[in-house]
Amino acid sequence: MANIRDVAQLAGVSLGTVSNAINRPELLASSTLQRIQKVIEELEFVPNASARNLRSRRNRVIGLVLPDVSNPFYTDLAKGVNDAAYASEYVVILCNTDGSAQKEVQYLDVLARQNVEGILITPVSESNLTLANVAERGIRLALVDRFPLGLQACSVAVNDVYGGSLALTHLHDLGHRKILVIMGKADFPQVVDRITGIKQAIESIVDADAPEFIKIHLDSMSVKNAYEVIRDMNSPFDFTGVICGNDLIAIGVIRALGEKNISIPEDVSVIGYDDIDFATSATVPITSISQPSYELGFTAAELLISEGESPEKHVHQRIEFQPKLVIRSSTAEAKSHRP
Amino acid sequence: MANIRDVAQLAGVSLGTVSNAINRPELLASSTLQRIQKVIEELEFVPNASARNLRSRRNRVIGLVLPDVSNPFYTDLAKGVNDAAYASEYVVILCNTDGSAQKEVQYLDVLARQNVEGILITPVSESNLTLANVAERGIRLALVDRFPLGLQACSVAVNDVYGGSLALTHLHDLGHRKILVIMGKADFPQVVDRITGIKQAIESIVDADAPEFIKIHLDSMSVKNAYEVIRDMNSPFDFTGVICGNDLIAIGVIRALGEKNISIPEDVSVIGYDDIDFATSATVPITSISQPSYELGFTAAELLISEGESPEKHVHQRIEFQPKLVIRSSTAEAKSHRP
DNA sequence: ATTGCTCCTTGAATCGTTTTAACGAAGGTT
DNA sequence: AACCTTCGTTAAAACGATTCAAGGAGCAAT
Repeated sequence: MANIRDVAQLAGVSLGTVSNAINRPELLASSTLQRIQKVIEELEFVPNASARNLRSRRNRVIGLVLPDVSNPFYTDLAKGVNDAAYASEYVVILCNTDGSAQKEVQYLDVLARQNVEGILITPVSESNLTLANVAERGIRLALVDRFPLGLQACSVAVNDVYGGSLALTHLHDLGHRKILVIMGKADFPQVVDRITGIKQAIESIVDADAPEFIKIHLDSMSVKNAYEVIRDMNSPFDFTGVICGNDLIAIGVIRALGEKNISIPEDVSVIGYDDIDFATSATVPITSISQPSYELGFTAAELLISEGESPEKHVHQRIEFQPKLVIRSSTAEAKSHRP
Repeated sequence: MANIRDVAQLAGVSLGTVSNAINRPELLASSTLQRIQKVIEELEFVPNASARNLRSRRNRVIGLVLPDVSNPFYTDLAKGVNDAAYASEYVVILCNTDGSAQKEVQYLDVLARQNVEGILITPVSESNLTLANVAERGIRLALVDRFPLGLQACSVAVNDVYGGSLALTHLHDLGHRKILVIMGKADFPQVVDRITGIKQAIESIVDADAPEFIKIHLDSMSVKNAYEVIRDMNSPFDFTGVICGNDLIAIGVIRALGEKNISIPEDVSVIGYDDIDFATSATVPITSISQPSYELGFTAAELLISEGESPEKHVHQRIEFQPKLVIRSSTAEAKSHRP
């Protein structure tokens, strides 16, 4: 493998000049530049990333830490990140924490060891200790799908409080008064916000008939977990509406209810969250709260990268997207409301 | 940030000894080792990956190049890779080619520039030129879901020929004689194999009533693409069975047929491929050919990593998994066969 | 007392870049 | 003719680790 020294020799210039040809071509006389470029091509010279990084402290690598890549919402988000990174010739190291705080800490350490330039993360809990630690090591941070609490960092998120209220309002409008809320872990930031939104929406209903709701917190926001929990419920199912933490949960719920011969949306309305592609093609097409997952990732990556390109004039931003209600077939008017 | 020199000074040993403490602790007197470890802890010393890699030519990074991370099959595969990597303290750079050969080439170059130790790839075409190029640069390769043709590399794949024949045989057993095969690009290796399998199965049917089939090749193996193509078909739909290149296509096909008031499986049987999680919860639960996606990724990553750990005693392996038919509700006996 | 072994430890070279101060040549001003 | 500037290029010093030949200490055998 050729190195920069070989190129210099063959082009009859010094080693520093070759480096300039690569990194600041505007400094060179165009004749010299051309000559060097020709040699580079000829030798198929590829600069050694480690050497470069060692000296310049930039390696064009960013880390992406997510709770669950199996969830299409995060897959799409990751795709957004990848595309933004690719456009700026960055590369992404993907880390999947499975929603475990411990794995998150470990991955952050691994990324720090790899000297990544920045980390994009959807943290699993509200605690910022490890994140602060990472920032101290001089690694840039950007939060995705979550706002920073007392942390110097950019963030791109969706208004989950509003999303929660959208879901509840929709069900309430349809006449549902007894609602089951089935979410992920109680300390998961998105979960906290969505429940807040649900509560706020309930409070804002001046009617005497404000709905009541019961919460279930799952360990993992997966189809399987949701399915099992609903299947194993031994009390009679007397809710008419279900608000799910995401579409995977909705799929699990729908399946379990189906097995109990409860039909959707005739007997029970189910509303999901995220509006993943599969929501359209599920057993019952799922009404869902849509989030711009791809844009979320893309924007966050852009922010993080631009911070690196010109740290001096960078100001941390906080970008908020608004979720939207997408109505499909899994929700309908409550029986009590029908003629 | 502390460096190895600081540690050496504080521990009162030479710099080389600290390096040994980290990389070959068995060489040190245990008293020295302990002393150094204490200092490392105290200083929160983290070895600089670039410096380390520059000298030792190992950076514990591998690349994973896939055609479509939105497809749960590849997501699961990626998860397998990640988990195997994580276990060996490796890190994965994920690259999504969108099935484009051009993007594949570009990503391979990016990975080479990053000095990754090895690359796991599901190549988009049969051509090995770029791969051979990569191998020449001294980067280890392992093929996933594809066997190497004249390439020195490990490979882990599923017998797609058998998978294709499984699908056809199932439909034939159910009495289907007019079959639509709807796949991805014609030069996509998996597509080639599956069609071969279908043809072989047909040939092996001695019956006079061997089924006939027509092929469609989609540009992208996505729900959307499949849906649009079927929707826009202007000839009458006179097939009784459909074999799809993957479950996403099956979902698209089912949706489009639904809109044409063709019911599944009463009028038409549809069989998917991959057996992704969502196959169970689709509008009609999809009969599919199951592949061990997670294991595929996990095994391939293990092979690639083990090759790096001991290159001298490594022999390239070729591991083959067998697909399985999973019967759900999207296939049934052909009308002509029913009483 | 010398030699030979073993076991740890050291010092210096090295990996392949980037960076920066300094330098020479060419051209323009006084 | 002497002096500035500007432009392009160079030489050498980092960056922070790994690696390896060589050195030293301690001990046993001659």
